[in-house]
Amino acid sequence: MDKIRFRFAPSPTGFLHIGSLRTVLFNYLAAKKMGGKLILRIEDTDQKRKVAGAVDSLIKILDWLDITFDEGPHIGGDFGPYIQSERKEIYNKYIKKLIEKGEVYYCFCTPERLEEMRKEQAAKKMPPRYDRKCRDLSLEEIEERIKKGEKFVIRQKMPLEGEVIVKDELRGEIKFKASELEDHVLIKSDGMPTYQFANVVDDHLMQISHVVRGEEWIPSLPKNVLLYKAFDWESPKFYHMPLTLNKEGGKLSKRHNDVAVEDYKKQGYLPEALINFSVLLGWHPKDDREIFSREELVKEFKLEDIGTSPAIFDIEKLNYLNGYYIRHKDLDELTRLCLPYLEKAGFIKRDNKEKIINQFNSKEISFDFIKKVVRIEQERMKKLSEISQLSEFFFNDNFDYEAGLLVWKKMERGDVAPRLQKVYELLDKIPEENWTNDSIEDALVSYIQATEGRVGEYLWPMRVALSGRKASPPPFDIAEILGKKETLKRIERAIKKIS
RNA sequence: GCCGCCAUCGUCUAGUGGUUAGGACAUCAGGUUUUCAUCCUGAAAACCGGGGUUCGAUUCCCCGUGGCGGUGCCA
Repeated sequence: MDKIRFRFAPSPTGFLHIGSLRTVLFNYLAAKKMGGKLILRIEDTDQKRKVAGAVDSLIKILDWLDITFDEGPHIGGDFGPYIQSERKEIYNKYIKKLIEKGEVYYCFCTPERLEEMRKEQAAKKMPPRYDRKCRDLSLEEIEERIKKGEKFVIRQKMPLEGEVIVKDELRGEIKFKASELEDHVLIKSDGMPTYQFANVVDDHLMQISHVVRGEEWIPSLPKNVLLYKAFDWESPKFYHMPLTLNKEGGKLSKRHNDVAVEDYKKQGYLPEALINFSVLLGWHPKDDREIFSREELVKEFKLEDIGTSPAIFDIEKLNYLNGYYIRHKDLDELTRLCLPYLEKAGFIKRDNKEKIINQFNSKEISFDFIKKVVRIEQERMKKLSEISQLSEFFFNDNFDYEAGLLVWKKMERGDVAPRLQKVYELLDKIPEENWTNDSIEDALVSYIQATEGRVGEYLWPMRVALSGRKASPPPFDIAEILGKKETLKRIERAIKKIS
């Protein structure tokens, strides 16, 4: 086993869990870094839990994250099929080998009996464990019961005594007492393998060299290792990543948190931010940098540098990172990303010819107009979805605000109207073709300086007149985008309001 | 209950047998000639507890405590 092969093996639940994102990511980065391959395998051996379309949506979101595979159900490969439910014959073939070797046995115990047994064990304060009733059935009895049509499962024979020492590459050796291990089920009564069996068979057959998975799998490591031994197979190296917890230190669950990467996408988190955030949970480079491009990550990532203590998912840091990536995003691209949010908010409508209509006044607006809006709100956005709340006044002139908001904190209410009147006059003198951010600022500031006035007395009321808000981008920027006519109209309205 | 993993600022983390225990997010204060945001500067903020080992432990060992995970014909 000299080739380097990693795998991501999710069960198709219909969405990509935010914790799984880190698992794929670490597998992906390690594979890239080490020049190995990354395989996608779908673990759908639980027929009861099947979700329609789950594989497609999984691949779609991974694609959005730009996490790509070398082999998988969507692209094929030399070790397929890559969906476990399509590998039933393979498991059958391999369980037969184990039967021949005497490593496993048929068990006819019914779920009812098992439940009762566990109840009794619990009552006696004993750990719940299969009592190995069927471990030593005679060949004749087995044949007879199968012939009679009795349902059965196949269990692995665990060592009765001694200890099993396994190795996690991050933590070192971990010891388990054999007596703690259960003769667990390998093949279910519906003929499907359990995770424990399919996982080992597939990892071996697909020549996986490194298994990077969540820490919740450590308890089954001895079972896995024993299975490899039963087959006489070499086992891969195991890396168990620490779990991600929610703010309260509990499990990141669907009930209380957004757990699907799709949810974050919907809110307007960028893949770069999600990835940068995820990678920092349990990994860090040798120096103090925290912002990484994909190339840098591939270059710097080392499996050995993964930590072992659990991490809490802190949305504040994600928000910061997302804001950072939004600020550094190409403007055209960012604008395109914002369009769906403006559309969803009901500000604009796009027809199929890329025509954009302002929904408030039914007039056509240009992509360029929206681009300007996005440009000045760019530094204020933490998520793409915030663009609508931040920019409504650019699209809708029918907003209302308290007249008192026009009053700057260091001025008298009675001074507002005259100041706005002056602003109006100054702006009115600027010719349409000269209507730019700079010339507007020029006209106003030079006047204010010449008269030794305070800028706030002019700019605060002007800004509120244009935006109706106590917080917004600077008035010159808004005025330029709004255009001369609309700007003057809004100032006029404010003057009436405060007079 | 039993088994296992883990333990540095509120959070993500760096680090070492002797350090002023470093960085980032968040928080607070100040600055960037209107507000918000951005940006800059600064502040406050941590080695879970008890035993060892050692001249000396945050660091190594043991115990305890706490958190989490596992204990399924789920994965």
